Amino acid sequence: MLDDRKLAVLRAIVTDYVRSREPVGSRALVERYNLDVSPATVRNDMAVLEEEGYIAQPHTSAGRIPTDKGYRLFVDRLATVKPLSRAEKGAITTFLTGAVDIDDIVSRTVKLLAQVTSQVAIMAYPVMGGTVVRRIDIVRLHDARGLLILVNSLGKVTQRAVDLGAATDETLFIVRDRLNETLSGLTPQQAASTLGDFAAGLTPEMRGAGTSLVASVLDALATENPTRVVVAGVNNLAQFTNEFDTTIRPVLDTLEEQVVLLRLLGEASQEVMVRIGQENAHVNLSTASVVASAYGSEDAWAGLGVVGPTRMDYPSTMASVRAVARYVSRLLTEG
Amino acid sequence: MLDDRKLAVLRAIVTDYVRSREPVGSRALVERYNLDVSPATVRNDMAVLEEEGYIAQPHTSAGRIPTDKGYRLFVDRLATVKPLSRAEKGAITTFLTGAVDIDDIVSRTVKLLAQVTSQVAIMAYPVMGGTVVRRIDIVRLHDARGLLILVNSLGKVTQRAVDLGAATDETLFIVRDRLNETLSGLTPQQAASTLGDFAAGLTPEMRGAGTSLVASVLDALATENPTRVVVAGVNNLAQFTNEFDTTIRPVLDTLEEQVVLLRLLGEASQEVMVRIGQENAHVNLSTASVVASAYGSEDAWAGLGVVGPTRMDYPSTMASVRAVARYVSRLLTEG
DNA sequence: AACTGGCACTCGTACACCCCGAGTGCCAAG
DNA sequence: CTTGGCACTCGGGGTGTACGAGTGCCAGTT
Repeated sequence: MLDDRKLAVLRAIVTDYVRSREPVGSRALVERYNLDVSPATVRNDMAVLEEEGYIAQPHTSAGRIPTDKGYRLFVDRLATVKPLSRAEKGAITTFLTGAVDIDDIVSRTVKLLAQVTSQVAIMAYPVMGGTVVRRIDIVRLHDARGLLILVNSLGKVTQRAVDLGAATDETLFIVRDRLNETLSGLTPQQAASTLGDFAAGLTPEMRGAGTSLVASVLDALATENPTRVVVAGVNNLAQFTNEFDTTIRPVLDTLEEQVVLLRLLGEASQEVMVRIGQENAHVNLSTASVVASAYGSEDAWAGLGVVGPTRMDYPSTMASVRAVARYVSRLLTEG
Repeated sequence: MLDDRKLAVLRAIVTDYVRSREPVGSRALVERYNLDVSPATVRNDMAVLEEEGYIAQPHTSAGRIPTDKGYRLFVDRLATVKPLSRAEKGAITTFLTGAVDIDDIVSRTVKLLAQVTSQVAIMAYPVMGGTVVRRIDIVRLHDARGLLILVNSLGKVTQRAVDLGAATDETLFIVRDRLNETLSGLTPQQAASTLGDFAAGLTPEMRGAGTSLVASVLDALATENPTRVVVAGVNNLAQFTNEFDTTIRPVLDTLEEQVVLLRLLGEASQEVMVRIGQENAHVNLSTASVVASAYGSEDAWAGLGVVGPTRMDYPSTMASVRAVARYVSRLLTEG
């Protein structure tokens, strides 16, 4: 039912509406996108497109705007991916080189993404998979206050405050070495189960410090993967001041909810995912679109993406998200 | 020139305007705040207050609203600090207990502050003062990829990826022990200057790995104090949808600028600081107020606070900021 | 000297009204 | 199937008016 010209009309409507934010009529359409037919013909096509649910009229005697379904069709079949300019690629590279640790990588990336897309960017910290314990260290900070440090094979450091009680430095060294011998090379799960009878193998005088340390190690192993989400570019929402109540407010609310964002990013597969308007599970995002992608390697991965109005420039946004995700992945695998 | 009744009028105007967001006239004033005089008298007082610059009229024949100067006088002399309710204190305690590390403390605190004040909360990571190096560890992650870990006396862990080159495990142990002997107990500055000729004291075969590790240690020492600012509660700005362009947009822009926020919080002394409207150095905040306080101990301190419209409930906000700052300080000193 | 009631005056807001133009649907002709 | 013509619809913008809240001033009272 949708011949080539109708598709071309839909593409033109989407393109124009994204640019101008205003309902687009038949005359403007034939003028701006050389369609080589008359407005009347376009009107007939539009009537069909509307009947099929791809476009809608805000009110009688106004132009048409795309529906969620219309955007979906556009993204699936009509959009040509817009490759990034050399300048944009350069910006990505220079912005991300020089990051020193994972915190730095994440905060730089999310800012970068917000900047190149002029939208709100979100990014989850990578979760580790297939890691093993590499090192455990115990540091005395001040009297009985100590710090337990756990390093895994991907270089993730987890720390935990511990009460050292009356343990001597010597005791601590021994316990530490014993812990390293026992746990080094084990997965977190293996390590946790092995620790069950660790304290039993200690001499009585070490038993006290030992059990408290084991408890901390277990705790550290359990929370090795904090799943945090970072947000940037909220000020970019300021463009949409007129749609405040319908779009911005719910989105703002949602951005404060780590859990929702996490689930959102969790859905992103390797390829770029696009969720348009009501396709989003969360009601607050029913007037927004999410473009997201997974990033990272087998060992450490998560999702990143942008949130914006359904009326967004999908080709550009998708290209940016994909490019950034790929670059970060490279950065992470190279270390 | 300002007798007690004029001050009472000003207090009433501020209180009423904060509550209703609408210019307040003489009649409403005498009705709602039993001033025991007639509207006409209040009008005369208002004329004086206006002449002195404490209140202003949006336009002729409208009620009065407080000026920045009026809020200032209110905060300095008229506001009675509103003690927190038992419920609020309870919320603070339960919200913050159970925090495991500094990241956790900061993210919980800033969310809490945003929640109790219903405004935007900002908080800087504590900067360390008077710390000394406690431990340096080197962990081999994968082939030549390694991780350098630096622990200071406050339990702050700094990590840095290092290339271990062809160094053997034995070499690494020796270099590590040597580094610990040399640097343990030194301040970052002392440590940095001591490292100058560290490599010279190594045997030739250790020289290679040694110099690259020293570089990383220096780098880690230099960035031991990353000064990051965390923001929460941006969605609370949604209340002020009508003042979007004048208030929200510039504030949103500013919230993205870590440097500005840092400077802002840096001005906070031990006592609660209030910056009203144009008192703020930054233009974007000229329609906003900042209530901030320092927190922490001598060893580790920084600032936290909230950003809101000049028309805010200063007594409550100040009480909340102070309470949260105190509680976090306790949390930090107790470890 | 300070307070009060009265009164004329000022504006901003809300509402009704109207006109214009962009855009549509439909129809008959090509 | 496409096209030009035409009647119709409806939102936006501009104007005019009534209303009400609030003010400043002044003369009278305490």
